[in-house]
Amino acid sequence: MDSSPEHICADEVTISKKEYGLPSSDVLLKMCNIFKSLQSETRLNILFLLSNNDLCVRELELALGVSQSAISHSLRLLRQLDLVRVKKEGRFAVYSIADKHVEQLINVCQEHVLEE
Amino acid sequence: MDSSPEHICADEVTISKKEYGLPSSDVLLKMCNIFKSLQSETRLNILFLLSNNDLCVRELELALGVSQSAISHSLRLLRQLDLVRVKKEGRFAVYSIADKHVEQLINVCQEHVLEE
DNA sequence: TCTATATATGAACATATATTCATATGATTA
DNA sequence: TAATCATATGAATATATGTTCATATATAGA
Repeated sequence: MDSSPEHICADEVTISKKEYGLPSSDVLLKMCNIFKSLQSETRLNILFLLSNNDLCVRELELALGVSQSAISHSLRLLRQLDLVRVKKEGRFAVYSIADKHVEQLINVCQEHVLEE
Repeated sequence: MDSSPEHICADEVTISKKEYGLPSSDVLLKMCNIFKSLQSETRLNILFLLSNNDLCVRELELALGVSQSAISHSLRLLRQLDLVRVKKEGRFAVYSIADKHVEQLINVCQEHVLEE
């Protein structure tokens, strides 16, 4: 925003978290946890698959070639963060994307990568 | 999508990565790296601060109460992923947000957290 | 009921990550 | 040209994460 050749560095008195309106540490922590959950190739793949179809654990396992246990652990994390939802259908646990935010997150990120 | 009481689980023959149009492993890896970089409270705070003002390292250090070294390491990662940009102004390194995708990512995530 | 299928989860281990510490470089000021 | 300020970075260490292994539970079918 400043195009002058010399930056003016604010001092300690001028700078404080509050002036810049940072989110509360509670919100920040939750955001971290969400991004944490998106940093894994397995979980990212799960979300891509679920954004096309609701799928059960076995189907995710077959599609991704990852062990049932690993898929299940991944789904637990995504569930806890409300990024996916489950409904029990007989012996199957059918998973789906929780809401549009989740799709937006992976779409925006994919755009950023593709537009390099 | 299916509201019948019983899920029909696809078998191995039916399921394949290609049918579901998963992104290439190259793209997926880059996406992981971006989300990885957003999973840290320090880096998330840096991005919130930079989305308001371009700031030098010293200012980020003062605003966040995190060591110069830690800030600098964090900025390197964000730089490498093209989430922030630097311009040298005298002895200062002034950082700014790279593009709108970055702001979209943190905004969408914040919305998701706040709408619980 | 016995067996197979589908899923979940605790524990453990290998790997990855974040911060600190020490130090190096380059720019500014005295 | 010393001394100081601003920044960068390699190494080390403490902590976090992902997967595997073993095992438990619940449903379905024979």
